[in-house]
Amino acid sequence: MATYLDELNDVQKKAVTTTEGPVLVIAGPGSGKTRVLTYRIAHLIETGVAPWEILTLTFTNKAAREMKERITHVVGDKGNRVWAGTFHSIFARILRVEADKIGYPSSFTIYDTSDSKSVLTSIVKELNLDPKVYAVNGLLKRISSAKSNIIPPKAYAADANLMSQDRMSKRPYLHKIYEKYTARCRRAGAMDFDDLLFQLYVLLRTNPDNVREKYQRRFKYILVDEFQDTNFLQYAILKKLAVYEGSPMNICVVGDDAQSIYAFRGATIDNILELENDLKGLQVFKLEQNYRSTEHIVQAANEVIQRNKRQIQKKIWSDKGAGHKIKVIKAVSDSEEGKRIADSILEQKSRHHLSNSEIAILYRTNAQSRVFEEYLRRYNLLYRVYGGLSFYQRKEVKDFIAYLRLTINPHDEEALKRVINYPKRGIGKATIDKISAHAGAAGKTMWAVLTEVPLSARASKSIAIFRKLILSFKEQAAMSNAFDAAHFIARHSTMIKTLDEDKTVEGLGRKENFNAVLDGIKEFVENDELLDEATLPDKSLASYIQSIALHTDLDNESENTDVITLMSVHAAKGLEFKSIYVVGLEEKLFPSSMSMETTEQIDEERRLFYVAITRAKEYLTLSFANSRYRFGKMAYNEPSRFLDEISPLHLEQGVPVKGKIVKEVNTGPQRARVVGNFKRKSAAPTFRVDPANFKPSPSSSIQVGMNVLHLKFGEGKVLSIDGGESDRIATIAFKDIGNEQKRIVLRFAKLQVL
DNA sequence: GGGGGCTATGGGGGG
DNA sequence: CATAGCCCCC
Repeated sequence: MATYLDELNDVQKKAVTTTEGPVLVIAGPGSGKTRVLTYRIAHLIETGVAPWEILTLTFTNKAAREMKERITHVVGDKGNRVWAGTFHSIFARILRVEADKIGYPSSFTIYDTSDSKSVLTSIVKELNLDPKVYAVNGLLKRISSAKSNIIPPKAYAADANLMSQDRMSKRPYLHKIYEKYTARCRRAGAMDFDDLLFQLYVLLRTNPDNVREKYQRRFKYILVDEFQDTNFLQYAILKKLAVYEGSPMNICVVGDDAQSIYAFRGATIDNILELENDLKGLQVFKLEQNYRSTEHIVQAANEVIQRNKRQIQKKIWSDKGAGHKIKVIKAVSDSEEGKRIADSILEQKSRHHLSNSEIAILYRTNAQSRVFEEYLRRYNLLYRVYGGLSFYQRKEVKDFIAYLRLTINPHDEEALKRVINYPKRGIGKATIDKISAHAGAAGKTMWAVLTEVPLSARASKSIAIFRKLILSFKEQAAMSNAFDAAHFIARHSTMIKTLDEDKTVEGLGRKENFNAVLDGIKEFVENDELLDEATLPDKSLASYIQSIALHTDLDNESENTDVITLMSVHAAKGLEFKSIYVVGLEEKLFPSSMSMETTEQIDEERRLFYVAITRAKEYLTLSFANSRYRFGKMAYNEPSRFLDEISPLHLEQGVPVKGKIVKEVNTGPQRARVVGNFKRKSAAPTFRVDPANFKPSPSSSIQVGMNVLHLKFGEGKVLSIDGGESDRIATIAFKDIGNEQKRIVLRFAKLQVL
């Protein structure tokens, strides 16, 4: 038997070696999920399956890359021939080959979110609708969700339920916008992120030239990571590929319902529950041992997630010992939070000898990174921020990429609009509007009508020059590699010159970013390792554009430097660090104010919190701030409810969060409370005891008749104790509150024996 | 008709 | 705090 199997526990081994038929692996955090997936692939290859017959779908490029690395580590170079990638990237690759079968050019453009929004903005304007009512964010969500549920525009308009929802939300023309949006994208030869899934589904369903059978035959073994994050559409595609007459249904999905955090983009744990019906003979394996974290962390996570109603029963456990308790940090302001976290990091580094790369700060929203950056910089701690404004979203980068996109696909309307007058070449708004209107009326793209729109002599001349420019780019791209083409474009578009003229600090930064793109392209051309092994070593501009379309910030490996990681909780999924800081734990922030309406939403936020805390191997620190500068004004929020959901057992000395008791007393004057968006249900807790002088006694030492001190209730006398050995409940009369009797669970409460 | 500067508005998570 | 839309000047 292969030696790699020795590294697995019994359940893991079964999950790896049960290669035939459908398999569901329920994998708790840190349970060796990736190990199971990679070894399963290695095992398939070792037992004679060809690497290219294996399809592995993940949600991030990083996960796919890591998996490939680990597979090649076990089986050698041939591991690179496995089809491993994100849903979006693998499907895009298939669509490049098959696009003509569903009426798209193989050079189709991938619209990112901002492209999509821009299309929607122009449609709303065209239809003369109120842009406030028809806000593009909402529209895009609605359209995205329609696609994710396989509802094309026609079906949408025919759906009484959806239509009535739109009428109720005062957006009766939404279906019209959806229809126009779809037509507009198709005309431009563009697919948005959802189309990469949706069009692949269309391809498989309509099955031109029996293309479905082709892929059913090709992918003999299918593996899906993070299955809990798949939506209805993704699941439908998987079924098309794996479930058919005479199919062996060799599909293995790995997931954890407790870590489902993408409901907002249509993910549904129904998919996990549906599996049993759809895949007859499904074998289920549960990985419940956590190899990542110490017990306080695992148990706290269990306590938290336990509150969610609907979930697959499992008991995550660890044998790594109790470990360190969880630390809670309270700050008066967001800025102080930044300082305290930085202080704590310094302390941790020196006391526990942690390197930067073993530490991560996780937040709910990317906007929170700023204060932490500020203090880390001040303390000379190296860090790297992931997500947020990604490199490819910077203006100068987008502008240049737009030129490259336009070169490959001149019908790419968004790219054209971006650069038609950048750098300035005398094509103003009025001219652009004319072309756009003409194109709309003719049902063509702006590029297609450039020469037929009646314009002033001056404008016509500018347009002709622009058109010739792009055509020259096309010519250049056809006969040279991506770097030479890009360099040609950079020069002749006069972007280089324009950027060089800007001598401001920001301008220099922009030039630097611009150069970084060129460097990236050079690397792409020179370095074969960057190429996907499954594609030919195609160094064309088209190939480059394709390779970066689905890139995210997360994919750029930092150059092995020792840096602290700052990222959103979403981005941290699948990662682990020795020390984790989960910050901004306040109501309306985490849980997000936008997800507090329903139990379902709160449950998803809770799963997110669960994901956050289970990233930690040894040290977990949670923090919140009393006040926070947000949207230009001060906001005051209470500590997150999630803090209360961890029993004090797992928290460092005497920090019951419930009463918002602080370990360290606030420094500086208390800021005057602002009336307004600050709703507090109860008054601030009054302490009868100075927290600084309070020393809680071990709960086991509490006996009947003792006089004890409680932070909130003051001095009291223990009247009786009942309950079991492990959950003793004391009845105590507190004289400071009129001898009121309280029943106190000793396991949780902090009492000091007098 | 094009270009530049100003005000108003909106602001989650990610492929 | 960033971007879009608006207004005014050339």
